[in-house]
Amino acid sequence: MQNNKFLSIYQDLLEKIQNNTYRPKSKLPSEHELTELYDTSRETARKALHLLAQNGYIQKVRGKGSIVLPLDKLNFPVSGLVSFKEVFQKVGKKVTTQVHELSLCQPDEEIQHHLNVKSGEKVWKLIRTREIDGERIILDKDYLLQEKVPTLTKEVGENSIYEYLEGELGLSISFAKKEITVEEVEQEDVELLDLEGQTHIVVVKNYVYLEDTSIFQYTESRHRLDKFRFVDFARRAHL
Amino acid sequence: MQNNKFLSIYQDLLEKIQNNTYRPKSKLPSEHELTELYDTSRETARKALHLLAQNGYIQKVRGKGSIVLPLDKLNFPVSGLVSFKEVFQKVGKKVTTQVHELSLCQPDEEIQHHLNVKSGEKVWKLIRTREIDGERIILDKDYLLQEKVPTLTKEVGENSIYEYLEGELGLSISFAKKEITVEEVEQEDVELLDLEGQTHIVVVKNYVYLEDTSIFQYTESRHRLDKFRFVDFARRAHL
DNA sequence: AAGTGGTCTAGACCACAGT
DNA sequence: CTGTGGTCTAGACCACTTG
Repeated sequence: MQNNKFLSIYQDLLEKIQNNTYRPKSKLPSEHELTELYDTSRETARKALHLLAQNGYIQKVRGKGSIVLPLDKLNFPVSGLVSFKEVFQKVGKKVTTQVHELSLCQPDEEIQHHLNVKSGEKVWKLIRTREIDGERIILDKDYLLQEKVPTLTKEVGENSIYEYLEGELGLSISFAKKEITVEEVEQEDVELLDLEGQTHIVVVKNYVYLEDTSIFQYTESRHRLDKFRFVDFARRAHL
Repeated sequence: MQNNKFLSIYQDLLEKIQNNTYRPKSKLPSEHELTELYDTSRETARKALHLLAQNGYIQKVRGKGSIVLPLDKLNFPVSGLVSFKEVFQKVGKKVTTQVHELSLCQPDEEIQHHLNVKSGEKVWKLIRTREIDGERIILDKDYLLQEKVPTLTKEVGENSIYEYLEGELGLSISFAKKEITVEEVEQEDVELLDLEGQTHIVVVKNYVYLEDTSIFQYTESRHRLDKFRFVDFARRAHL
């Protein structure tokens, strides 16, 4: 499948952790044993272990071994790029998406600043609401550089926009910056969401960058207060 | 200082990025050049680069090189363990801390569940408010296992609790799980904070684990809506 | 074709935990 | 002392970008 040895070792170990072959609080085979099990070098085995540790599945302890962490019921979004649709679907909620606007436009000053573009360039504007259990909970406002995304359709907006970008267009997203604040509701929120009289709204601003470090998307995701939830898993900073 | 070669290379490169010796959008020396510059092996130089990439300072691109990222004015809290005091101090705000309660108690059922302890064990309870620019903005409720933290004083609570734990007690914090939600205000919030009539509050639940993977602290940090801000920097999941 | 980063190896020495 | 993970090396081959 992959030509990456360390990746396939990682995936094999991960599967065995998830199906309880290796149980929480127990130890993985030692690095020496892993080199024999997978017929590889120690550094390669270590690379797989490093990945497991980074993603929060194990904890390496010097002199002892690699301990499997209790990966709770709560699956933390290690990738900050997981769509909200997926998050809610994972907990078994029915999610429907409604596209309110899809247009190619000249961005206003604020969006120009967020996307770091000159006034000449055009930008896709995509406005969507997410309905969960019959209530319109989330308002997503996406802005994508036309330069990077030549075409965009309503059908794509109704499904996964990332699947389209990465699958069809072959764009490689490399990292994203998120900023979470709480703001007063705007006219648009009131019109498009079921706010139940709430006066504030959680705003998640998302800046998405490609592998060449250029920004190509700015998203503002606005959530009703009582339905918002964000989980973050932070390993100790590697100083 | 350190016996770690890759760490000192990392620190040297980081310093040169921060003082603009290596400028945003420009390229770092190639891995081959770095091995000569620092008289080291390529894998060791790569380790330093890997650290820089992980912490969001550079972006490695195959076939091209390591590009320095524009590290914005916004320094993202790569470590999820940075205290709020530090965050606000960094932007030049005066922060004062007031300790309202410090006691050793039998935790109620909810806290028992969060800390995963039996009903016999005792827990430190520390209630603090943070005052910024003359307003009481944040309510911090800390619960620490007495087993891990035998003594705790009011003075520690008024300063950095982490400095005490890591410095004085030698506890090694390894990772933390954060959960952000918005809840309705409680009686305690109204009494201890300047809420200005707000009905909701941002709640950050923080579960802190030691290197041996045992949990030892649960913190609930309650923020006034209009003063809350959380920044997250997510690299693409390494799958 | 030359230069770049990505992977892999086999071996070495060190620091730490448990006995 | 033995076994564990942490660091480091020197060299190899591959995949990708650029001229």
